[in-house]
Amino acid sequence: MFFRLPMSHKHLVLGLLLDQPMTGYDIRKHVQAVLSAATSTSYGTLYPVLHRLQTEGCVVVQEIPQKGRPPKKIYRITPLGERELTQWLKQPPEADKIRREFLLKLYLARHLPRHELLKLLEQRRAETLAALNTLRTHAKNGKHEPDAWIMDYVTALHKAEIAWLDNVTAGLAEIVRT
Amino acid sequence: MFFRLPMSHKHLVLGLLLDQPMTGYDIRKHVQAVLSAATSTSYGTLYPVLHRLQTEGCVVVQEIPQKGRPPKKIYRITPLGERELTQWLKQPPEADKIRREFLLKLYLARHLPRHELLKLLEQRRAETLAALNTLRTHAKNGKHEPDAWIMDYVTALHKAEIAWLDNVTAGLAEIVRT
DNA sequence: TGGATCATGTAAACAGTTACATGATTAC
DNA sequence: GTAATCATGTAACTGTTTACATGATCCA
Repeated sequence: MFFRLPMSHKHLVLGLLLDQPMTGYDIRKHVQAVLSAATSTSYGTLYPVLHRLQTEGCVVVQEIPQKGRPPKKIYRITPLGERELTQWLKQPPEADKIRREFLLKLYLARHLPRHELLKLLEQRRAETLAALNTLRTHAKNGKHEPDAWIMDYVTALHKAEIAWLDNVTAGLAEIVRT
Repeated sequence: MFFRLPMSHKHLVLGLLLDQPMTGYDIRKHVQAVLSAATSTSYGTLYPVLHRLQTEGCVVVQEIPQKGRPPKKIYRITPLGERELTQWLKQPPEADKIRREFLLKLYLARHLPRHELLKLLEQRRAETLAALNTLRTHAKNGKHEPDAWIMDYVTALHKAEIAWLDNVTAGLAEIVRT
């Protein structure tokens, strides 16, 4: 029942539980809200990881019955879990793992008519700009430092990407004119 | 023998073969050299994908015997493969999939002594700067447009990240002084 | 002399997503 | 009234890495 489980989100979970006790549902929301630039999660990984951490003694559970819903399971980190987390935090981080289908298509899209290429660039620009505006909206919520760090990080990358997109697009226009 | 194969690299392979016939080995090298900002590959995925594309009729193979080595298998894209590629290129790209363990550790590392936090930031800065310098060295090799696009992209992101890292580090110094 | 490169491939382990199942409550 | 949110969980599928197997040639 607890074998063959992916444990890559183990430390993510422990780290968030150190701030405050949470349910699996809470953890997922939190990751989506403030850590989507770092990682993503789905219940399919999250719940099994929580079960596993429990059997390992890294977390304990408190069940709260609810009407019309599955009982809420509030997870809390244990001293063992804290040691495990600290150990991990001290190791140098792994290299980023990145899959950018957009960039791949751009690279291959020279085989496509120019208008398809431009469409690709324009759509990416629109999406990036939209993300930037969403960030600006939520900027006021940036209460504590780490949240602000990540928001600034994403903002900086998005801005750099928009500048680059404009450059590439301008370059394409040049070629047409020549 | 050909079931249950991951095919996510199908179009990557077809796209590269459109430029020129290549072996699996060549494809891997090319991806590492110019497309590492977009995706990564390993032989464990690449070879099975090539076999599968062959049975689908998207590529054909020419075997070239060699002394002391497995015969070189040069893959060529077929008209069917070209159609498949073009179809795919016209679809809007999927969202980026990103895993940045560094960013996650930074977020969680507020539970660590400040010197650990600074070490994390400094190491990231050093790595990013090193990557930037490597890019600068290979800049002259930027022959055709798409290669240059990707190099510029990575350069822009790295520069933005270094500026951000310096900012975060400066902010930490502020707090100590206050 | 020793390490990188060339060149293929498979099997097993690991990781992660998606679809499914259930069903009340809350907000518009 | 309908869509989103709350809240758990499993099974099947898809995807990816790592280790293994083989072994010559090229470069410092």
